[in-house]
Amino acid sequence: MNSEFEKQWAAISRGAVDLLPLEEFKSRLKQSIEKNKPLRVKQGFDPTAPDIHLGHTVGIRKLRQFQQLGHKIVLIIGDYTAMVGDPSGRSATRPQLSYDQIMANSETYQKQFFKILDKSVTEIHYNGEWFAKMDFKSILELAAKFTVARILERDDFEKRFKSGTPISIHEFLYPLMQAYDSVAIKADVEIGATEQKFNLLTGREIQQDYGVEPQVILTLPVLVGLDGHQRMSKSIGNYIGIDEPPGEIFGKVMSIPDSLIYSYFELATDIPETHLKEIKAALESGMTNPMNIKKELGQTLVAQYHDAEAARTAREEFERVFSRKEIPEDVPEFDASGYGGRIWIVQLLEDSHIVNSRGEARRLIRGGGVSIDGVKVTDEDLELALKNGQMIKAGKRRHLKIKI
RNA sequence: GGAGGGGUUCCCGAGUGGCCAAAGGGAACAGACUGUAAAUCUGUCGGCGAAGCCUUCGGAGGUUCGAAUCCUCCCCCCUCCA
Repeated sequence: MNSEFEKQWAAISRGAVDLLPLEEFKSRLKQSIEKNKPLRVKQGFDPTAPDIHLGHTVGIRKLRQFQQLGHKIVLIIGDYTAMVGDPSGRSATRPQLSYDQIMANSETYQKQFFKILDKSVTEIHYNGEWFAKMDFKSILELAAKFTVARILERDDFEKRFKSGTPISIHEFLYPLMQAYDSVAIKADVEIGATEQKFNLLTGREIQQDYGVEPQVILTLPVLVGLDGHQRMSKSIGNYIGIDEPPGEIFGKVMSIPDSLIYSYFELATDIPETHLKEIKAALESGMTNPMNIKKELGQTLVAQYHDAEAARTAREEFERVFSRKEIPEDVPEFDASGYGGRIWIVQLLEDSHIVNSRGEARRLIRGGGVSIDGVKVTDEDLELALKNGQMIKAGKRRHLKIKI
C-alpha cells in the first residue's frame, strides 16, 4: 500500500509547481488508495477558440497521468465561463463570444481532448448544466461569499485596477463561477496552470461555504508560446494546435527560440525522464547543434499527435523546403489558362491569392522575395510568358504551380 | 450628479492647422547570413499597373484654400469628488 502511494505520488508530483496544501494532498491520495476510492480530478476548459494547443496539453497530460493511476477525470467545458472569459493573466477584458461560437468550439475541443485522454472513463460536463438553472437569488448568494478586497488580491486584477484599465463586474464573477464548478462536481483535486492558482484556491473556499469537502490543488508551469515571451494562447496567436497538419506542427516547432526547446520537451512530450536528462545535457554542453534537437522535438510532437510516419515526412519536407530551399511535395496549382499565355507578374500573384494586394506583390518583388523556376524576379512590371508546370515562389512558404 | 483626462493605422504609442498615409516600439512579412520558420543584421509594413489619386486618426456635422489637429452635437473609456 505504502509503495503504491510512493509510486502514485512520484507520478503526480512530477512537473508540478504547487501541490497545495501539501500534507492534505498527500493524505487525500493515501485515503483514496486505502479506500480504493478514486479521486475526482477536475480541470476546466473554456472553448474560446476551436483549437486545443500545446499549452492546454500540459494540463491534459497531467490528467492522463491521474487517469492511468485509476483516478476519475472530470472535464468541465466552460460554456458559461467562456461567455465571461477568464481574466487570468490578462490585461484587458476578453471579447465576449456568441453562444453558437462557443458550442461549435466545444465540439472540436471534445474531439481533441480524447486524442490524449481515454474517453470511456472520462466524465464530462458543461458548466451551463448548473449555471443555466441558477436564478438571480442563487447568484447573489454565491457573490456574497467573496469580497472585492479578496478578489483584488489577484495580481492581474490589482494591476488593472491600479493602472485604470477597465474591469467589468462580470469578470469578478469568473473565479466564483470556476469555484462553483468544483462545488457542483464535488472535485477532490483541481489542476491548472500556475496563473490559475487564485481561482483554484477560491474553489476550496467556496466548496467549504457550500458544505463540500475542499479540493486540493495542483499547478503546472505555463508553456511559453512561439514568440518566446508570452504564454501560449489562442488569442495571441503564438500557439501550436494539436489538430494542425504535421508540416505546420513541425514548422512551428522549428520557429521557437532555442531557449524554449527544453521546456517543450519537458512539458509537452512523453519522452522518458532519462532521455530528458540527455537532452538537457546536450543543450547545456553546446556540443550539439540546437537545430537538431529542435528537429527531434518537432518529430516527437508530430508523432504524438499524428504518427511516426507523418513525423518523418514532415521532417524530410522541412529539410527539403527550408534547408535546401527546394520545392515542397504538394504545391497548389493555379489554373492560368484564361490569360492567353501572358500575364503581368503582379496580377498573377494577386489573382492566385498568394498575396493580399498588388502593393504587397510589388513589395515582395522589390525585396527580392519572388522567384520563377528558381530565378529571382527583379522587374515588377514583368510580363510573364506562362508555361505549364512553372513554379512560382513568393517568400519562403508560398509556392504555386502554373497549370495551363 | 459635478470636475478633469482620454479614444490615432494589427497592438502599444507620438503627433494639437499645411512638411501626415501619420514618429518610435512591438508584431508580421521579406532579404542576407546561418546552425533552424532560432539568433543577428537590413528592408518593407492602407489601396490602386505607381502617376497622381482614393480611403484612414471614436461617430455625425461644421469652420478653413487646407483638419488626426479648431468648433458643435453624440457615443465610449478612465480618474477624483458625491
